[in-house]
Amino acid sequence: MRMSAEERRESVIRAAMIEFARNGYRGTSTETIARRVGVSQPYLFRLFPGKQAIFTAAAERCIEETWKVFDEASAGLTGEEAAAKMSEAYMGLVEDGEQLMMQMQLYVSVFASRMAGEDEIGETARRLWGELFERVRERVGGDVQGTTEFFAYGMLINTLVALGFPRDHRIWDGFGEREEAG
Amino acid sequence: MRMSAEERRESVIRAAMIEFARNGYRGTSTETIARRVGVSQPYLFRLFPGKQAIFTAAAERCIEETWKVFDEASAGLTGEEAAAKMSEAYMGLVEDGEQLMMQMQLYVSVFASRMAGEDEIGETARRLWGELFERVRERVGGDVQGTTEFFAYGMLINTLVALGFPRDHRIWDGFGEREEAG
DNA sequence: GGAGATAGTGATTGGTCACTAACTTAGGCT
DNA sequence: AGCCTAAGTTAGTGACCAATCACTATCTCC
Repeated sequence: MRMSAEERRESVIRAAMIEFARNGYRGTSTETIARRVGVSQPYLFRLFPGKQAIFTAAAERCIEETWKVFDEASAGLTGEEAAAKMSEAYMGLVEDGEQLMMQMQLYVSVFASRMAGEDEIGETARRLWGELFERVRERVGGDVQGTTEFFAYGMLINTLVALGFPRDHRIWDGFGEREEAG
Repeated sequence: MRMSAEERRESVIRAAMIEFARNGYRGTSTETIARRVGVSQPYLFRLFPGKQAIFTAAAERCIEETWKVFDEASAGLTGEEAAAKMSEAYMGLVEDGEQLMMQMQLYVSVFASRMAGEDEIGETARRLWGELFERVRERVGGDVQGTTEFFAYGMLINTLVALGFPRDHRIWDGFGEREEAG
């Protein structure tokens, strides 16, 4: 039951990813996160300075995990082969919707923060996203245009999955056999 | 000052698009919308059955306007020419972020609703999105794969703009001179 | 000019939420 | 055993929010 603060923080991040993904920043109460962790709600504020910090931590973790999945899926490969493996892995990652929606929630939160005059989370998000892009680019062999296409199809997948189009819907027909993704 | 109910509803939708885009569904209070319209908060509930209905109306309008912009930009054209004009117009539409973010907010709300067991807004969103796709496809000449690519790049643009990457950032380098978008 | 309809408001309510302060419990170390 | 530190809780606060109800103002047509 009793854990170190560091271990608890880890549990909080995992719980937060689930809840924020499903209900968004404003739609998720700290109470909900605490219940999922199995801890009292005020204790979260000992582990993190505030709700925003929990969200930021969850978002960072989300992007890091995306790279981890890409990395493991394409280890030892390059070029088209690496891209194909990463696409396949991305489809699996995104399937249940949780990872995907945390990503989307980050995007809307970044914009909202910028509108509110702060851009701290935006800077973090751009840095992480840029790093992810560069890592994928290296892995597929340095082609910028190809990497851009990879990410473009990935973002379309995000949208179609978020909207809930079933996989046999004709809107998916335009995806070639290569299953372009990212 | 005094308007017909229909005119007021129109003002409410326009105000709601701005507020929902900036702050999301949960982050926007009916009070905020009412203040922007210049009307008392309870009156919104005479014009719409509830907050959700206002959001849905704003989201529908958002997708409809996207087609309107595509349509006007590519009137009388087909194929690559039409696609290029629509891409250009999309960049303009998305530039200020408002239209873009309303779109994004719709995506996350659809997912959240589905998670909550209802999928009414999801059905509406898929129908509108499907129609938009088909209309674009007709305009560019019936090529499914090309249309898919068009939308893929559009979704990537959404992401990059939402994250706040300035237009001269190298992450935009992979966009060819054709300015693929959608 | 008055009546009926339509546009619009003020007050309120039951509920939720992020965050704080003060307190209690458990484990490691001598 | 006993102490000290870190983990964790209970109780509470001020702010906000969607929705309802009872009410008022204004327009239109006879």
